[in-house]
Amino acid sequence: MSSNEPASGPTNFIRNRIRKELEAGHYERIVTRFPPEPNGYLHIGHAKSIVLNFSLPEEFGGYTNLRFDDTNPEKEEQRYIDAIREDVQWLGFDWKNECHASDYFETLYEYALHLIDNGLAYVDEQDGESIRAQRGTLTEPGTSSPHRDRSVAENRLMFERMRSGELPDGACVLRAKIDMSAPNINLRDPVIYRIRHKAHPRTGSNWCIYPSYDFAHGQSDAIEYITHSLCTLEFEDHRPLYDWLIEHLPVPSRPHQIEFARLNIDFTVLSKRRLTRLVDEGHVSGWDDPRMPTIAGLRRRGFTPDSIRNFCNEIGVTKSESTIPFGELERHLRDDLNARAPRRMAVLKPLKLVLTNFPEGETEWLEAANHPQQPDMGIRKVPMTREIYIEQDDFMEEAPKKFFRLKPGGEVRLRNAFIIRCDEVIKDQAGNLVELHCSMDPETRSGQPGAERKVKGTIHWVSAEHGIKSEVRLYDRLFKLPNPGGDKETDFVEHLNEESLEVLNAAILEPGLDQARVGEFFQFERLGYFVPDPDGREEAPVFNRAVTLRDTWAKLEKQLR
RNA sequence: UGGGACGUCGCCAAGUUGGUUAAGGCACGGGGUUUUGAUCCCCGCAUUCGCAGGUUCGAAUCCUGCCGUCCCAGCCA
Repeated sequence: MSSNEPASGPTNFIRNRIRKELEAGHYERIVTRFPPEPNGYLHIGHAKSIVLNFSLPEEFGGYTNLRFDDTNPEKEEQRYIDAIREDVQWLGFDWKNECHASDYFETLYEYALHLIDNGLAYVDEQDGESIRAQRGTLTEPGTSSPHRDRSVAENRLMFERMRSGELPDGACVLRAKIDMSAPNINLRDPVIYRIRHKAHPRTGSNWCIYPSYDFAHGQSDAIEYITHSLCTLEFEDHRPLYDWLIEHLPVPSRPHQIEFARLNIDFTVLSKRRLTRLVDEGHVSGWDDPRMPTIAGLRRRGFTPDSIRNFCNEIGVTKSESTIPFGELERHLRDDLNARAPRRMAVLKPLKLVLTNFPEGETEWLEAANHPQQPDMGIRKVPMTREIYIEQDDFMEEAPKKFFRLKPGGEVRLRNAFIIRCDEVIKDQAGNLVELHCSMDPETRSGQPGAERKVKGTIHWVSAEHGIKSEVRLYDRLFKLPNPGGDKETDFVEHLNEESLEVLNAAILEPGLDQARVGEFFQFERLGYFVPDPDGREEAPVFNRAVTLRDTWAKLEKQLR
């Protein structure tokens, strides 16, 4: 990289702000954190946050912590912690420290005591109903709890009893004493500790009281010397509370919260609540179903870390809500794989074709480039035989003028081979297409002088004798609506696209593809990018179509109808 | 009807201490190369910055008013 080029992507308001702060000497280094709650798998929206949080210190100097925001044992599980670690690493990021909000439970408890001692927190034993009623509404101020002004000594005693375990869930809560008439509802004496007799994945049964998000997050930031605490827009209203707590507590540093707009993508859902439902109710096969917008799902589908990171860098970081077309993500995959994926031939929906002037029982091994633009990627040999399969879509008995593939009496080139002419269309008694009889023009073999002869179309093929049977899974958008979660009248699962998965059982692959391992990727020429699925075995390969190639013909065909 | 935020081309998005013709990407349209209708390469694509006024020699950038959208009344995060 040339030295005067900026280290990373496009400018955004957070980057600009940090650059100015650095110029003004406010910081020596930038420390961020990625703070997932381990109550589900990470999705593409988290990827946006991950890329932002990790790239800022990379650019300006500093580091990023991975922090599990584990303050609610009712929803959090170890398996999610493991999955999150794996996904962040897979995206290509290394955190400086792995932290947990639960590491700070003792300190947080002392902070709570500090608030109590300063008359800034009190124990309230009213039930949730009463607390809610007293909170007021958006337009009316709240009213004080009858316990709001009890003594420091009594509050300490009560809070200690909360911790001791003698009180049942919901018996009382600790509240910050701020302002019941604040226009910002978060400031109306928010609950900062609640009783939850529930084992925690990390602290076991050491605690039966747990701090709320608001009481844990900012303080954790301060304890970790986080300089910039980046979060999504819905926390804007929490910032005054975040700041209030930092100002009133003896924390070791002064972090700042900055909010940016969360990512939305059309034809899918990006909230953990909804994704969890898709998994729990069996609408998908799991968190890593290739149709899921989760990191694990995208990975299984065939997305690369680069494609996801490039996508995140290109969509930008702003404060305005936006929805990105799913096709944008796909485009980045195509860009990445176009440059790197070895080319292969595979027939998804086979149609038998007999080369009548090709010697019976013989195999001719033809050279094929692994990548047309990158000779470095080498060549391979593909077997040609008298009987081959071509794609059903590549033959039309009654073809429109613009159809450049095979038709009765027409010519087409077989990729990496020669030009053929369709002489005869064989049908069964019911009139169904059975096979095609074609003759080859041997002079037009690749490498021969006659190879220069041009025909309009080139189609792919696989030797019937050598081809490998495979299952191929094709994926479409998970939902039928651009914004399935935006309809308040209807449950979002009603908008699921029942045709989002298509399984092809009769696909035929070029030999060698049975050796492909999970993690490899290929372009099946003229079709798209495909990856082996973990469900496959060498004797019974399974491939996922990650994304199709751009298909101008399909677009044209649609217009012709 | 309270508070917080946002509104620049079909989708994203630079630009905001006011100063030449409003970046870039995607999409779209046109053309070229091509044994992938892929890739690649050219060209085109906002007299206009939610609307209406105002300040100014000059405004997307400042002021006023209005309109629209999103978030907030969990002992979730």
